[in-house]
Amino acid sequence: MTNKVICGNCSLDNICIPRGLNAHEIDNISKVVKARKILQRAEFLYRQGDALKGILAIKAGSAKLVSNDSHGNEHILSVLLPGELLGFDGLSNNTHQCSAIALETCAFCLLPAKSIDDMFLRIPGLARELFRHTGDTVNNDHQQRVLNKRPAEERLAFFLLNLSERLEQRGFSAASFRLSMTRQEIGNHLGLALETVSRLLKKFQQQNLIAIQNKSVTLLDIDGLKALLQPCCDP
Amino acid sequence: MTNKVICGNCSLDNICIPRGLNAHEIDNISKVVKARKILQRAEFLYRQGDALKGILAIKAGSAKLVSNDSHGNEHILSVLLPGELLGFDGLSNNTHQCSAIALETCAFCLLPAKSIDDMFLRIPGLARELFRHTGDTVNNDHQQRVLNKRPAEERLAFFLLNLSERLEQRGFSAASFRLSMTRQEIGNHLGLALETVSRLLKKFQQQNLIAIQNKSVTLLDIDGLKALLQPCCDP
DNA sequence: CGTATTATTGACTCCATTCAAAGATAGTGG
DNA sequence: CCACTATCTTTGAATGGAGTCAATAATACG
Repeated sequence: MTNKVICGNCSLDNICIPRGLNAHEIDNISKVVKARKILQRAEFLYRQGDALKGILAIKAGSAKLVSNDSHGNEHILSVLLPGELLGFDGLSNNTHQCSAIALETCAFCLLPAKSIDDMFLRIPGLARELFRHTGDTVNNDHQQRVLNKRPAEERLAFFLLNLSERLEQRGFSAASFRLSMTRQEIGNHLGLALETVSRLLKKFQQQNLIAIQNKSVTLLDIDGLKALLQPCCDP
Repeated sequence: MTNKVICGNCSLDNICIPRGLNAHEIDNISKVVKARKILQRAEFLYRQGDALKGILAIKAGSAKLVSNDSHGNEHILSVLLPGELLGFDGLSNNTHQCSAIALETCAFCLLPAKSIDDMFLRIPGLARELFRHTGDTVNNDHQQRVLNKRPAEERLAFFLLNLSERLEQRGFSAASFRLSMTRQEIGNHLGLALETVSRLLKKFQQQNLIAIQNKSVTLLDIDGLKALLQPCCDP
């Protein structure tokens, strides 16, 4: 269940925890980071209410970070791609405030909570790097909050462009990819009804901005999509 | 402009940075934390684009954390009360992604960015404590995102109750307080039009949930307000 | 005291939701 | 392999919550 990971050998070391650390520090991290078993869609990486497991990193596949509110509704706060970190929701009181759920077959690594404090002492750069990652998380959340005030069309265009960019950074195609989420899940994440998502995807297709069949998307006109984010008139 | 602060003597030491640190550690922190000059309403604690100053703590008064989007619109992401920390938006690339602006006369302390890394080495508990604070920040952002999908009435009721609770934790009255924000700012923060805020405040008053005159609010029926957050029917 | 900002109130509009029903897809077991 | 079922998606029509526009009133400020 827990295999050693050689962080230096993982292709994600410029994105993931090792980002910004030297070879010696990476070596130290590799000693405590654990690769956990592979999960299938809908399986939990951790559950709301669980004791803080530590900081997790997606190795392959994707996951969603979900908060369940008092009405029993689920809210998809973010979508995590390979190299991205999660678990920060458990830092404040050592209990995870969100659940993390695999969107598709998914592998992840764990920097266990217990060892984080020791690591701070042995790896001077680690605390600073983890802070940078929490900063990323905070800024992404802010961006999403700003976006959620914009019209539906803009939200969906941003979602597609943002996914595309992040996939490209990870060596995947920027133009063609497979959505690991249902229309329901996309709508939930963007604060829209699933019908609205469906209608807009069709509209984008009719405008030749994208081609979409089920979960397979191709971005045909990235500039056109970006233009939707700047609905202004100045030349 | 920069006076020494004795954190142990500040009444906020159970909320602010010193939370969870021992006397010796607090003493160490006090050596680098700086108290900055007092600001008036609309003055900046820091600006979007500034180099990371460090982690700031509100000592007195209140501030808003603001992000300016590409349309030139301002988005109030959070309201900071005494003892609360800000500046995390600058951790990811050493540049502040938000601006922090005083909502009223406001004093704050600064844990300078330069010294944070040194402090990690000298104060073992500090890294862990700052992580807890970033965790708080992340969870508050998540809560706000979930809230922003709810109807206007619920958002405003939550806003008032949340302010009330946080003020009480800081030794202020939970029932009566002065809003440091305009209707415009409240609406912006909650994703509502200022007219909607005005109408709902009046409605709450007509329902005897609150009494409001200009910026002075009194929560008359806290349970009644809380009931608005659980718009369900089960007894 | 006069001016600028902020707040209230009403009428109208619209974007996105909800409700509803049909169609497509994928997964399962006989 | 195909039928069967559950899940997901598409599409249409009607509704409504909150926004926008506009005009007045109140408050704060110099």
